[in-house]
Amino acid sequence: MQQSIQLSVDAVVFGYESGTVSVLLIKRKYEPFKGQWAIPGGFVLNKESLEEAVQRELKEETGLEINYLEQLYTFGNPDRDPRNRVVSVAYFGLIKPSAFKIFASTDAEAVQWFDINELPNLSFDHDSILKLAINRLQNKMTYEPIGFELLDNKFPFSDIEKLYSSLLGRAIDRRNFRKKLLSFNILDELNEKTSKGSGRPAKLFKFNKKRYFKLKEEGIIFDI
Amino acid sequence: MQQSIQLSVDAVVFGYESGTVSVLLIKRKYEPFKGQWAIPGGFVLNKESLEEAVQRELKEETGLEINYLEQLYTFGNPDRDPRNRVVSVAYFGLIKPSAFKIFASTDAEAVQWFDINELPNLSFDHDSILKLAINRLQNKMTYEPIGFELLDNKFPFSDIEKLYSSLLGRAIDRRNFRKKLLSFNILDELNEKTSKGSGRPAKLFKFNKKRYFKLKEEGIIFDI
DNA sequence: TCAAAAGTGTTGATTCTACACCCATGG
DNA sequence: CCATGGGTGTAGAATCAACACTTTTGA
Repeated sequence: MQQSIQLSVDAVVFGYESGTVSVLLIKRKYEPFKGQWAIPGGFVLNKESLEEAVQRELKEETGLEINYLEQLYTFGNPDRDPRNRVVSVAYFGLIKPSAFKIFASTDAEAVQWFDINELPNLSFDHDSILKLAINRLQNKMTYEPIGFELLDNKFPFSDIEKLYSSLLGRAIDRRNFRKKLLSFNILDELNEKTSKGSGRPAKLFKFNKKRYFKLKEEGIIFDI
Repeated sequence: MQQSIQLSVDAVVFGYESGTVSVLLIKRKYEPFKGQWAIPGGFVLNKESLEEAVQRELKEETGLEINYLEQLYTFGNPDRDPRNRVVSVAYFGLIKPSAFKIFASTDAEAVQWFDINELPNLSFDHDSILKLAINRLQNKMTYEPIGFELLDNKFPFSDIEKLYSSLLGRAIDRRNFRKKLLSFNILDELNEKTSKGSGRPAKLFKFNKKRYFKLKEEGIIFDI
């Protein structure tokens, strides 16, 4: 048997910052799809694990170093790459863009965050990968506490609220949401308040990381 | 870049029949792990999709032809195969063993259903694949109607109950379960009863397939 | 004093859980 | 008449969804 299938990995990195959800894309430097936007990714090397590969590729192409990406799905249609047979294992993750510096290198002509409501045309089958990733992210956050590490160390409650309604793409009931979240005991109320901004100053909260990670591991049902 | 990674697929096929949950395994004919049991699977051909590959391999090795397997996870640790680098995309499915004939062929010296509580030693990392598959199956069935096609055309309610408690590996409350299930309106009560067997004869039910598949597609929360 | 955002409770509906006794049949 | 499995209801607890007015601050 002569197999000539190439294996690649792709990283769908979502960014969340003050109410905007975005995805990190690169502009391809080479054919195929030269000049078009794509999800960062590349070929797996012989001796590295898939996780290592996806982290390496992400770093090489965008400068991003993040340490947790979750496997999403493996895309293997024979014609998804116009030249060779390439099967790709897609991963996804969620970060806070401002905490990282991004820069184009190797195969990328440019790197950019795109608002997920204003996406360009994507290369290959990357639109379906992205669609699936969004789906999964939204699904996941309804049963697992997720993404709290995206907020500042101390934050007003409205930040989480915005985070959730942005990622879910729909409004959530402020009172019910607060009640629910507080009942999990993962937020410690501080004695400080927000100082500037119009309107009444808000109490600041902080995560109780221990309990947060415990909940996450237990896979507790969140049910937002 | 010289990539020499081989891509394979594996099929975790669960069987359910009258209270017993089993998995289909093959006995390997060749090295590595010659003579040991393994999950059926094999290399993906250049022109076939992953789904085609997993179906073909399953058929070649076990004689089974089933038309729906769901992607589970992709296993890619560099040392999971002692000889070459092999990345494997695992799938899983659930069938009724008696409705199919199985027989060993190609790479398999034997094919056999194993009760999932009495598993032999498995080749490669197949034990972790299997563990993940069981997990996923159990998880899935709590939020999606699943596996009803495993029952006879007409069946007493206790059959579903047994199906669920076997697959979940725990007892379920008979009354609450019946209430819940009936509330979904996917079961039509017939005017027939079971005839033989000791004890009071049971009413027979039949699926309302339309509604069943609709529910399934909608991904309705099942919450058993 | 106005605008802006924060904070806060209740009620009725629904759903969940736990739990035990009688029924119909065949042997 | 006994053994076997089938069938059924309730009550209290918990959770959910819907909903609007008051408070604090800065401008």
